[in-house]
Amino acid sequence: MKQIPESKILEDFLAEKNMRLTYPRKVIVQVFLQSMSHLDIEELHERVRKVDKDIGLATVYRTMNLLVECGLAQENVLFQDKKCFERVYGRDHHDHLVCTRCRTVKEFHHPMIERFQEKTAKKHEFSIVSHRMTLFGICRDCKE
Amino acid sequence: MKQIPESKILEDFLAEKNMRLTYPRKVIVQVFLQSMSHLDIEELHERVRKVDKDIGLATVYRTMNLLVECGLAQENVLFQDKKCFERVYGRDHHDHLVCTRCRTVKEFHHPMIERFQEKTAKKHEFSIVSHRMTLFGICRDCKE
DNA sequence: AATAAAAATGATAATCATTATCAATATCAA
DNA sequence: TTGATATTGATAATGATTATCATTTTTATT
Ligand SMILES: [Mn+2]
Ligand SMILES: [Mn+2]
Ligand SMILES: [Zn+2]
Ligand SMILES: [Zn+2]
Repeated sequence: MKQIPESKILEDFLAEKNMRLTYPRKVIVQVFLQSMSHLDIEELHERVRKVDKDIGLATVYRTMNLLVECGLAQENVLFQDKKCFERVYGRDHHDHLVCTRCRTVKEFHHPMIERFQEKTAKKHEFSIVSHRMTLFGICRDCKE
Repeated sequence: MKQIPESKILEDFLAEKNMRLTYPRKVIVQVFLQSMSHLDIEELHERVRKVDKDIGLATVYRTMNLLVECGLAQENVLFQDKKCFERVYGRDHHDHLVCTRCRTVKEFHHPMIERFQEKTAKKHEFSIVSHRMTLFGICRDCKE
């Protein structure tokens, strides 16, 4: 099957809701799609302001919420009460290893874990909608 | 090995830090240890006020933080940005199934999942300090 | 191109959970 | 009983996020 490009996803979503693909939104999406890491709103705003320093924080919040709604972004809470965002469209599901010392985030995927999660849900007659699994600890580099 | 009772754990912890086992703290701990579910601060405060309506919210916050420090309580964020607390001392580790409709929380433990988490960490040369896994979805009762 | 309706923006106020502050009170060892 | 010290509750402060609103952009219509 063909992969609809991310830009199209957003366009369609906005059209559907009678919303407009404005210049600030274009900048924010571009910055978000370029970023590889798990960035919080403040970090995104900083990068957005390097393109146009007049774009406000509120618009970054609003736009990131739109990107979550349309399925381009996912929010995670990897550190103390602060959301960070990452691309998810067209990517496989994964979970996170978080170093509490250097704040590095590594991604991993373990099919068996996913399998057993499903099995557990079934046993409890529970329908999983989503799940979050995060392993906190010390990464290799921080162990010296 | 003998199990040191929960009340002793707190006493020792407080003694160690030149802190006092005061009446408000006694009430709060008693209420917490009696409660079976995953209660947030507001809910704990309500129950505490049924014993003594003059005990303040700040003291509940402070005391629950002490209980976490000394290892009697663990905090989880199962719903939108609000911590809830549960007993952990002398209990086995477990993870959570959270129904997003009725907000019921079920506990489960899957040794294989834990095993594979460790394996994953080892592969990444990562030392796990703690982990959080939560499955969100719809429970049996809410499916009718 | 001019116009009018609708949507979006940025500044800022409001919200909500949690923590910090501080004067008044409780605790405890001497 | 006293005096040093820890604790309390009320409340202010904080930090992340959302709501508000006057002004500006965008788009469709003339
Ligand atoms: Mn990720
Ligand atoms: Mn639990
Ligand atoms: Zn590290
Ligand atoms: Zn339910």
